[in-house]
Amino acid sequence: MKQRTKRRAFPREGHDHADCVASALDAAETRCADRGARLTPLRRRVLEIVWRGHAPVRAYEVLDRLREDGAGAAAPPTVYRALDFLMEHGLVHRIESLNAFIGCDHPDEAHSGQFLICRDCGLVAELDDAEISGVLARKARALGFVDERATVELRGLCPECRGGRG
Amino acid sequence: MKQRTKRRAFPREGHDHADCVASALDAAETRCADRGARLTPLRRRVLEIVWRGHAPVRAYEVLDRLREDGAGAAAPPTVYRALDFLMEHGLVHRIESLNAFIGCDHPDEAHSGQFLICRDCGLVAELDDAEISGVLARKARALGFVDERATVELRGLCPECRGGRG
DNA sequence: GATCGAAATGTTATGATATAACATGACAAT
DNA sequence: ATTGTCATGTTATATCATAACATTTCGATC
Repeated sequence: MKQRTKRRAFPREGHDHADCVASALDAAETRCADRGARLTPLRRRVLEIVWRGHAPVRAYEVLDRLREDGAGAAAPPTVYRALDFLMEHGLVHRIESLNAFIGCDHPDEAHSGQFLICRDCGLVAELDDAEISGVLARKARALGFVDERATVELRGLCPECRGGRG
Repeated sequence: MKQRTKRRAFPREGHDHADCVASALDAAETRCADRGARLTPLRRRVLEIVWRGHAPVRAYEVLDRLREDGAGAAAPPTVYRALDFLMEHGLVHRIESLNAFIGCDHPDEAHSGQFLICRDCGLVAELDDAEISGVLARKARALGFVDERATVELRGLCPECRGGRG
């Protein structure tokens, strides 16, 4: 595996985003090959669109980009089906509090993720913290509840947008 | 303050729900009086509708109930404005993963809550656990992120729906 | 390389959720 | 009674998502 710059929670503004995208698409190809899933051109293209940046992308934004591609007149179901596929394989996550989607660059393990959403710049960082999921499962279990999927989304200010303050 | 049965995370099926509602409305009146906020008949009625049970209620369900009341032809903004008011004062919470709303019976302290949502029966229990919010704020802070509001929603099976299993 | 079944995509329509923008009404303070 | 503020009414539309059915693609098998 090619060595890349270590991931950071919030990427710097000037980072090599083409590298992020390439890395994510590579990981997706590998993941799908391993699982016998078909990463078709359409699905790959949708994943690429979602990877436009590190801010969530809405379904109708994806739709607009597809239409700009010109090839065929895409409709909402096209987009939602592709997103469903990508979510099923851990390649994108849905941000419930924004009705939007964000790419995941480490689809290898099953996970639902925890998200830090900057209210100022809109960037999102993903965490996959065992201590967080552990305490959630434990607290739930103490009440007799079996946790199957945790939605954890924190809204606040990222390091850049805090500036020196905070 | 009248002594009531201790709250449980997931209320039993046969519990005295009228008591839940009365208690919540009382708490709301007090809360609003303390803060100089006006719990108008409309807002009170919306709160009561949301308190129909311990499962989340969608905005358009509220709208339908209001229309059944007959008094005037309610429209979506009526409902969303009332819900906004109630959320602002901690009287209801929004469940992001369901696009629905649930009553809160302890509006006294500022809190965003953590929710256990049963995928089988649809009931929701609210937690306000300092250890959970603590670990979230701490983990976020370690990455330079300042958490302002946490959305925590666990999907799974409640004690009743697990049966003896689990 | 024909055929067949399953999966993917196309297409049309509609359902579900939410807000903008402006008009009117209720109410408290003076 | 007048005025300013907050609440509600009203109309229209934006935004998010899926149902239902048609067609195409593609691999597997013969």
